[in-house]
Amino acid sequence: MRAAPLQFWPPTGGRQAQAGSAGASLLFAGLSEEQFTCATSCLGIQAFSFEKDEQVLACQGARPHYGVLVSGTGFDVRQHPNGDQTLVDVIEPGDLFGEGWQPRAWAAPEVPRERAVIGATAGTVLLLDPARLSDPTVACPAKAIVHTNLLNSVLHKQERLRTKLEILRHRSLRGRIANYLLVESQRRGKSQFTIPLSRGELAQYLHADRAAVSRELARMKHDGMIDYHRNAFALRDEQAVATASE
Amino acid sequence: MRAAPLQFWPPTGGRQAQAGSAGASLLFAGLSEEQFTCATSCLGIQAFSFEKDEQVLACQGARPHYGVLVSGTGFDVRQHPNGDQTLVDVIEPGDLFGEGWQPRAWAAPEVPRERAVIGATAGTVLLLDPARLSDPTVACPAKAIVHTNLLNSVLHKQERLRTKLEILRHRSLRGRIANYLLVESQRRGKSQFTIPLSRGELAQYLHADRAAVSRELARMKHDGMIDYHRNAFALRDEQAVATASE
DNA sequence: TCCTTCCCGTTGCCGTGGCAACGAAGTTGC
DNA sequence: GCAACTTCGTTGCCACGGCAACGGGAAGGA
Repeated sequence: MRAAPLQFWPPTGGRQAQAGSAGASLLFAGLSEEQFTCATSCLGIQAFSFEKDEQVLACQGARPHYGVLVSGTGFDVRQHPNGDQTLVDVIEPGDLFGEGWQPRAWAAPEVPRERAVIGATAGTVLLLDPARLSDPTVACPAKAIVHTNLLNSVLHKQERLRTKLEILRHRSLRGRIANYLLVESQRRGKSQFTIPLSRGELAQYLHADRAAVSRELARMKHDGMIDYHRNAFALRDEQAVATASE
Repeated sequence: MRAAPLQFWPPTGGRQAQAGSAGASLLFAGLSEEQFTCATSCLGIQAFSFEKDEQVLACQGARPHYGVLVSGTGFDVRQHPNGDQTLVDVIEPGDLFGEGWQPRAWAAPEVPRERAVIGATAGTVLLLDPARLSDPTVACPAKAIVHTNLLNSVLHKQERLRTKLEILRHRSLRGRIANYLLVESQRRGKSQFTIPLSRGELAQYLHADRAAVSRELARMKHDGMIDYHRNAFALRDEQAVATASE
């Protein structure tokens, strides 16, 4: 990961519903360009670029950081000792990540931590030091705003985790897939959309087998519910998809 | 739910690791009794008692509230149109709940919201109004502390959701059960413990069938991994349980 | 005490989906 | 253009677990 030029991140409005869409970051919402520039020095915000499959942030890092994705896509993954990993969440531009990582990693830096954020594509991030944010001696006009935004960002992330739990509640694979496609369609606001996951990654996200996902997708296409090719999906019978996800 | 006498809630230390244990609340950590009393008026903190199966908090409420459980046990549930519900999380004394409920419920108060906190046993709660907390005209010495504590509480809750996702990653029911028992054992700090869930509730938490859970528990007992009777569990072969949860 | 109700254990059935293996198609590098 | 590699689709096998039904035991109320 290499340092990258730091430029003004356009904060738009601050409506939580808009968070996650490209061009908006809930964490820096409501900041003027002047305040943002101030924050970069006061709060030690730095920009970095990363490559695909590169580890963007890990528990084993020198110290915990908050990150905001500027461009590209990231995966919030959990790696297990036996080699396989689960995909907890997809991180898109504007999203916060790395929140809540306790500095317990300090204790055992030699153990490769099981939690990490890796690059799904190449991209850039902003990293900021939570210690600077909670340090009372740091007086910055932007700090209060960022602090409030941070709470909203964390709540937004929690909402995403609850959405994933909602997807995972289905006992049938068809229900999980239908729910995922419905959520993804609503997020994009279209019935035709492309997903940021490959088949194998989708299986990891749905906690299922890749072959089984392919098989069930083929069945759903055969039943006329959906259509797809690679990462491009279309909801043919939206009502049927909604019914399948109960 | 009826109003209940409001008394000083003993805040202990503020170490996140202690949060969730009886007698400590991360949200009010670091407050003196004087500050706590001040906060009750400034932030509009009120105490209520609730009964078993009573709805403690729901999205359809007049306005969003944060809650802290004082005594008893609560369930963070998600109710689905077809009647069944999933158990998202168990709320124990000191835990925050109701965070992040958007006031979108205002828009459609007639629809029974799918998300709620219900009483698993009778108990008491403290409710506070987030609007008062974010209102800049309210000047209270305790506000800053509570605001910081709120962020930590939300992060702590997120950690619990991630733990549940970790339990749910297992494709086999035995893996999920083993992981749950391991987590519960670590939380209690003992290899003998009682769980706050009935069989049916445990099945709802694990996103599985009640009969299947009973069957798999019987197999694990037969294999010498665990022992149990009703809600009382004991890890016989802790190594085997750990292996089953990978 | 008796009755009702709820919760838990058990079991047979069988469908869903995990697993492994293979082939096709797309991608990258030389 | 060819080869090595990766990703996706497909399929057979069969075990795990969902579902339904039943029975027993504990709990609560009259």
